[in-house]
Amino acid sequence: MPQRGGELPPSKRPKLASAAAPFSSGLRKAMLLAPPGAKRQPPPAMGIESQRRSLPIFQARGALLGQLRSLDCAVLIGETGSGKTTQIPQYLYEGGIGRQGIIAVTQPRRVAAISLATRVSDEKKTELGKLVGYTVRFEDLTSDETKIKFLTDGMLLREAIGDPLLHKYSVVILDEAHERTIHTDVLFGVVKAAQKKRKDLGKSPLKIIVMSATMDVDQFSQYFNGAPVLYLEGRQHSIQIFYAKQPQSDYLQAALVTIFQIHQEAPSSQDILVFLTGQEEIEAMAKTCHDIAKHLPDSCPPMVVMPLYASLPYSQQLRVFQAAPKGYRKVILSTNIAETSITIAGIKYVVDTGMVKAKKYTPESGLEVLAVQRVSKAQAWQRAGRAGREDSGLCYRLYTEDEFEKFDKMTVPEIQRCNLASVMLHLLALRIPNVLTFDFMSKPSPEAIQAAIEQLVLLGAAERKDDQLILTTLGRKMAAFPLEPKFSKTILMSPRFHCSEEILTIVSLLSVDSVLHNPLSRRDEVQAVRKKFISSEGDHITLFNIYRAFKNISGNREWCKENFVNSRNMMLVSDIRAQLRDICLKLSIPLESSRSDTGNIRRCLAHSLFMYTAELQLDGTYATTDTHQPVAIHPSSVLFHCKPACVTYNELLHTNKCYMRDLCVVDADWLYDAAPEYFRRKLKAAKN
DNA sequence: ACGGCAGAT
Repeated sequence: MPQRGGELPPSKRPKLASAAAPFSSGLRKAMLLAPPGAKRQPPPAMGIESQRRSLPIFQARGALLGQLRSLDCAVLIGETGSGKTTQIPQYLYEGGIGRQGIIAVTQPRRVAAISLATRVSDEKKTELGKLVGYTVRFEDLTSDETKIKFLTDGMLLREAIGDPLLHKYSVVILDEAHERTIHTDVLFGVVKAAQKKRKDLGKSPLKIIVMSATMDVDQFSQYFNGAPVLYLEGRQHSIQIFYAKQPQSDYLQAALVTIFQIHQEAPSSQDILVFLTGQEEIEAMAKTCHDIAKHLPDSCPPMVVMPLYASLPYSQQLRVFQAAPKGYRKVILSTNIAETSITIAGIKYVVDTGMVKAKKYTPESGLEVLAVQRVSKAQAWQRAGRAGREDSGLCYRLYTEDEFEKFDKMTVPEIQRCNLASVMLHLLALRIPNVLTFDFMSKPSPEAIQAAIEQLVLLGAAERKDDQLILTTLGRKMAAFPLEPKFSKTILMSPRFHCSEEILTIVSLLSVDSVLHNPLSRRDEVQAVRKKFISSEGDHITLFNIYRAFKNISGNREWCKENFVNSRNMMLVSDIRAQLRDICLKLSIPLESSRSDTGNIRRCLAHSLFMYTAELQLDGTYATTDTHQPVAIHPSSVLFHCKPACVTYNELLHTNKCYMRDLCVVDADWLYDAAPEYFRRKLKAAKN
């Protein structure tokens, strides 16, 4: 264990001088699970079959099969490295369980679904896409022979819209259930209902296996009618936990001090992973680390600092997997992407700030807010676990043990933190008898459900009839698109304005993060280059101009670089557009171009997005048309310096003000034409 | 005069 208390010479530590080292003395310790005699991963030279046999789970194969054969539902708890995800589907198949159908294994992430399918097809010595395959968006590598199918949870949900009883599947394995993604949470209810209905109708049974890494298994078991919980041994190594001695007022400063304390004391071959909250914070911290590292005494090893966040180009993300040059220490500054999505070998130290940036939703205002907040205990344990992948590790928590005790036990599931319009539309499309009483494992608030339904009724996707909520013909079509309801509505409106080709492009552009790249340091350049695309009609038309220019040079990456366009996202836009176009063709939606008539495009947007509009007030500010909430034009909009009388916006971003993002200039008359009843009602409400 | 974690159909 490294010595504590050794500090930089005072002259060399200007940025650290005032900081109290969080770990100077009085360390508190705790231990994570440490299975006795845990073994290292077998060397890769070992044959594939002996590798399978050397996994801890292999010892339990017979017992597991015996149990799973007789159970309708089971909850399987296994630490990482137990081999449950690759082995259980094979055991079932080899044991002749569920052979009448397909064994589905869902994953929250595309890359996981693809790499697991590849691994399992290798183990079965079959070609990928034959016995073992995968289905993710834009890619389907399955065939009539496929019996073990890995797919994203979102993909199985989409399949369920076409076949709510999931007839082709005999077993559904919901993996990584502890992550509680919005899709997994909806799937819980969908598979549970499908299982019951198949039983009631005397159809072939559906077996449900929930796989999770968490220790909090009671709610899974309870939800699935008291399903038995089976435990599997894992290969997690021991991790020592250190808590801060006293509360830290500045977690960034505390992180900095801790990084350099470890750096001075530990052998340079031991890497450090630091959990921070966002891109800007990470970039700033990386710069500070560089600056300090330059002034360290010669006795200190040199340092390579690597930022890691999702919007970082892949080439730079990949750097974190490379070993640092000999004698250098690798310090990775990461968002929660390293909590689940990216696993880095060789991490000895984890520094946990205890903070995370996460979405919150307030149904009253319909606002989603992204805020820095405390992690949950479960999340803190997940972070600590990143230090014990190959060997024992150490985790420094920049908060006290008392503070930790006050953290929430579990992270609030995503389904309780976001707008539910899409989810409710899906449930209606799944022919759920009463969406208001849908059997969620963790129920969203009644307010959130009501707000979502309100939105669907406004869009014309659903209707209230004798206390019942019914999906309209329009709603059924909307559910066919992998989009937010307001965007699918816009597409379905576009034939009326003869601009479906343009709307397809615009909707695709709006449904990715951002195709524009705005490096702070090159602001003037960005502005100069972007000038040629700017439309006085707003951001939608501007984005459309950029896409057209991109297509004219047939997706040239050099062009993207010159024009500060994110080529990764631009390619995604292109794929999404092709997919949406296919769906339009299947629904016999006429595809027309409005040519140079942008007025029609804006009319179409106004008619479908009339509830996302704002008007200029006499005092020069803006207020939303429906609730008269004060809002402002976001400075990133091309309309920032303009004062159009009436605009539609894509979303409200709540930071220090309430900003409208992605604006389009519209005519107020269009809005009243689009929804006279709606605005009459709003006007009345405003007068009272 | 602002600035956005992660993931997916």
